[in-house]
Amino acid sequence: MRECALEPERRPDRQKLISKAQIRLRLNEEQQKAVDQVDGPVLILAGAGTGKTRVITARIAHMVRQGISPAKILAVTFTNKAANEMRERVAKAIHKDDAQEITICTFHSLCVRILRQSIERLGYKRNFSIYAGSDQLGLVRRLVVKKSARDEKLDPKLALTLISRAKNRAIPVSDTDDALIAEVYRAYQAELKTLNAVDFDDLLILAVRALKEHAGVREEWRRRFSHIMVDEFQDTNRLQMDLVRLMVGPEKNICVVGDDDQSIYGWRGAEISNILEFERHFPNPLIIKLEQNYRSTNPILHTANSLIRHNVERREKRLWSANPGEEPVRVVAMPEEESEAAHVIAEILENRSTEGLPWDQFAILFRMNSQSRLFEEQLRRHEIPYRLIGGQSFYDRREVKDLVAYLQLFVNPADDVSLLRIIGTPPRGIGGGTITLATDHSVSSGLHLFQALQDPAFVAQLSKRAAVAVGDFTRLINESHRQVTDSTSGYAALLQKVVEETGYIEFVKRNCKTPDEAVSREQNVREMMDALYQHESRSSAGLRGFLDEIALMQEKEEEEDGKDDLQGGVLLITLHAAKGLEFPRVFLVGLEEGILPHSRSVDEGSRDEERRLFYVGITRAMSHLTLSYCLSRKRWGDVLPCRPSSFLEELDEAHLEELDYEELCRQPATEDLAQDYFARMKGMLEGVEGFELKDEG
DNA sequence: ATGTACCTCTTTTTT
DNA sequence: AGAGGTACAT
Repeated sequence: MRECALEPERRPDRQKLISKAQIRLRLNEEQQKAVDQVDGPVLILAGAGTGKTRVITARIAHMVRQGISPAKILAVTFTNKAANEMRERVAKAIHKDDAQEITICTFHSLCVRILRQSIERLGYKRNFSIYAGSDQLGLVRRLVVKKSARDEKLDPKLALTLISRAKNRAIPVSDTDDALIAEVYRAYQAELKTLNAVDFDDLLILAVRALKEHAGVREEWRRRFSHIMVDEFQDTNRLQMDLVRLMVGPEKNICVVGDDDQSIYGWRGAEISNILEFERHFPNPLIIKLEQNYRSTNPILHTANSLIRHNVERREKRLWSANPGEEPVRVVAMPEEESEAAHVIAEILENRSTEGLPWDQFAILFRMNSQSRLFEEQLRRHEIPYRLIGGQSFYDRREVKDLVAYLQLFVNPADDVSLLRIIGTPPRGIGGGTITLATDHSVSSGLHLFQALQDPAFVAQLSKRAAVAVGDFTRLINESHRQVTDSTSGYAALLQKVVEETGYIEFVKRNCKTPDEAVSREQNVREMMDALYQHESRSSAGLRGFLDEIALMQEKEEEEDGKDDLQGGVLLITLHAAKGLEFPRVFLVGLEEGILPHSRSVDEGSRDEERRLFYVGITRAMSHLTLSYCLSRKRWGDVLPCRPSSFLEELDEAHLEELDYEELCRQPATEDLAQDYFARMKGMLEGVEGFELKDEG
């Protein structure tokens, strides 16, 4: 449909319609070439919106029709979201049974599969835990405190970043410049090993090692897949490239898809050279450039092109669109963040009432998660359903993490971090003193904590009362561990029993400040139990599988505030998470110097990557795009002035329409909003000293 | 052992 | 402004 730009604005193109239609759509010449070439190395350089997903889907369908066994096809993505979406699209294109046999997964989950099978050859136990997020950070924090001298200060977050960077580049410990970091690094690795745990980086490192060092493992995985595809190849790092090279068999049936202009994960070690020097690893590939954009109108595309032109090191591309479009790209200046949010919401409401657009046609894009809050508040106030992607995950909430820690411990009692998390949650008569003793004993004896707790030499140090409490606790874990090991089912009921017996829910509720909070926390516990029961009835992967899944799922289930779930809602999403998605109407907000480009990026000299991020944001929009920024913003409590992003000056003005709030006030969108709007605006103007009405040229 | 009061730091981006 | 952590009191 979108290909023949003949009936543009009037029909609200629902994404469902699109994806169905896309599969049948004729492919353009280049796309067809990419689909037809099933064997040998293929490099597809796919500009934004050039039908990349369509090509991948069609290519997979084509392979299956050619008689390639679906079980031998592997498609690798970066995010779960991308994997799910691809799975859905493929399922619509080919027979359902065939679709189910195809392996579509993220790099990390692929590694988990490899490791669950062969990690023992690397000296780890098969039931290893995966540490991520706050667990990982907590571990590093502990080590930093332990290792650093009195006056040394090391931010654990920074330490973790540096460690991760070193691991990804395979830099040995001693090469790291800072002695403290080197020590923390060493201790961190040792600690993970004794915890029988790995982090995200280890997943890749160890999987690569397993394939590299063990011919048997390598052969097996090569035999398993005859054709491999990798999406978003510009985001691969060294290890991921190694993994791909090891997995690809001698026939070299490897197809990668990517766009250097959308490389936005340099900070995570992504190497653009992987895509730029693809030929070095896989000689004589078929190289295909996709340059016809089917997503955006010309004004949007033109604006995007005018921006990305400012990047120096890039492969020249000429993206073009057959869709003329009528709407210019709007640039809106707002006095402060609240009015920015109010404006976006007013626009959405107006669009909705005049054109009858469903909520899910709109997306609000921002640089950082923290920017979403204001929008959430106002959407909620106007009872607009919305979905928030990213941010704090369901599995990051305290009570959910507690329960996961219990489960983790059932599977892997050596997991000291989980043990420490729940040994006093809920309180069971084991307090700080006892825990310190146990930790000391574990250090001096070399046992992990759970063993230390059961060591008679340790128990002898305790008061009678403490000894009883510890005994009860170790009995609980031992019994649970045995149950989980003996049987692959019944783990949901087990957790429920433990929750009831320990009085966990009462404990959580007791610690809530408001009744509202108590309700929501209890709700979280119930949801967690539901998820567990569902997993048990649906999946054969067992408790270990459940834990793997949630460890790899940094993805948030969506927070809905609407009545009709069918419609979804307005999407709130970071620029990073929005890559690969498209929306009819996009609001790109907070375009201020310091936010986009982010000040930290400017310090680190990665302005170009920030520019690509902006480019990614612009190219998400199909028909309408609004860019907005504020002239002042609250930061840590007080109001600070801000300057529009320097990137805005780089945009060609040919298709821009600049508005300031004065104009917008003159034509308020809806009555009630307008009232809010004026009131706030006035207060604002009186409150801010030296505030200027003029917006920049 | 548990609860309260104050103090700190916060804002990249994600598997 | 708010959350989360530490220190101190109960």
